[in-house]
Amino acid sequence: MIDIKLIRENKDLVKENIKKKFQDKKLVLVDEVYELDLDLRKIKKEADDLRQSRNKISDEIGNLFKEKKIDIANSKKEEVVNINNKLVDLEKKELELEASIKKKMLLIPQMIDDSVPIGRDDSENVELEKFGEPTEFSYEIPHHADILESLGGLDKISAGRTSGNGFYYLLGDVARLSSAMISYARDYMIDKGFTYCIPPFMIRSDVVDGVMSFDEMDAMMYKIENEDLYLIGTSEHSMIGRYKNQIIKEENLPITMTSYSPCFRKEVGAHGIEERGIYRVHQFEKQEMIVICKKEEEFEWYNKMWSYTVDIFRNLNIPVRSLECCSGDLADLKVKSCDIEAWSPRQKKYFEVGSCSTLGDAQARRLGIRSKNKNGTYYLTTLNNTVLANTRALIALIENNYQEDGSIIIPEVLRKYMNNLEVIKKVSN
RNA sequence: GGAGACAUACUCAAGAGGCUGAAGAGGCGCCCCUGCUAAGGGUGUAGACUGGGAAACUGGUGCGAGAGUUCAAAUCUCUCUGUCUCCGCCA
Repeated sequence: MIDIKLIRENKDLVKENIKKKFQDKKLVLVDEVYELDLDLRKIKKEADDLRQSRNKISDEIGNLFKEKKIDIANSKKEEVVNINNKLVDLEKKELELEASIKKKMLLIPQMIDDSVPIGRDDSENVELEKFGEPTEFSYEIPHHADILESLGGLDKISAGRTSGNGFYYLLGDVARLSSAMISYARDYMIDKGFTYCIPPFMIRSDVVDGVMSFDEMDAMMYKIENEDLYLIGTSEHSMIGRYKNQIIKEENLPITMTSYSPCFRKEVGAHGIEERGIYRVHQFEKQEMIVICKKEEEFEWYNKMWSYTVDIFRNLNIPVRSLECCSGDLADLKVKSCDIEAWSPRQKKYFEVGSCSTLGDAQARRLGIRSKNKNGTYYLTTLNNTVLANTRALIALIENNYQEDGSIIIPEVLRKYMNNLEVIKKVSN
């Protein structure tokens, strides 16, 4: 949600931003909000004046009672009743206008950063930089599902029976490898000074509303029946939600946290779960990082954050690139975002393994995350980035560390989490 | 899950229908002192959200959330949420 003052003072800027995101049908919202806001303020003024006189008269009544002038007091009561009757209508209008403004405001996208490349959709995202040369093999790399199965590490058939499509059993050393990657990612972030956190895996609807847009929520979140609870799609949700309605002392900034959680996603978006393997699933595990800082530090953190992910993947012998999200592909709450993509030697292309975003003050405004200095309170900036998601990282790791005999070399940095195991060997065809 | 207590500003904390936007304190600003060492004394200031105004200033809302009673609610009633204590249950 943007600041409504921006619409009062500079609607053109807001409209220009909408155009940059190719959401022209939302342009009308700006003028609508502008008009509704004018109405609202007019009505508020009227209602406030009435309330003022009500307060005054009520005060007088109190004093009259004290002076035992009961008759005069009783006659004054009628005046207040009259005012209250008038207010009923105005207050109803006020509420309606407020709700209508809020509904529209929630649809108006966050102001994107000037540096964001303009483009319609993900086909116009911009490659920023490559880290490591794409690996080439003299032999074919099988589909990751086949590799995992040949290692005795994946059972989707049973998962289908117990839970349906989009679930999986990870087994043996593959499961251990998955945990090792998460552990390594966690310790890497702790070394960078981030505080480790295991958050709640379910959150209330008010928190959901604060951290994501309606569309996202619909496409992602599982709701618990008969409870006001949702399974988190990422620990970012509980981590940012933790600061809802908090005024954070400046001396405690920036807040830098790394959190672990399972993530649950409906994936009802455009793609659905058609693919084999574990690329797109309903449940995975993720190490996440979040930063809450002052506006001035936004991009310093943004750049640090995505580079941590790059570093971690490089240490797993996985070539990656960073891809900047263009304006049209940027979610409505985001100011700027880039994906980290890993190289797939099988598909000879990059695929997404993480996403780093700054949301500016969008989440902070929705949730009331503020700090305070001598000039008053101000909204903070929230950022989040994937450190490592187990399923995607697993795919990238086994493809890039695949040996001709079907075994997987375990990257050096993970071995201490696997009792110094160096290779995972094939167990079957 | 049962029973009870509580929920006030950045923090602690008074208040028990009108005199309360809310005492007091910490905090914060300035000054003084420095033989008592993450100390003492003085003084000032603010306090959340929002409308109007160039400003001085001024209006409204707001005491966990929502509804209600009343001319008037932090204060009474109901519902919800959370915290703490006890009991039960359990990894």
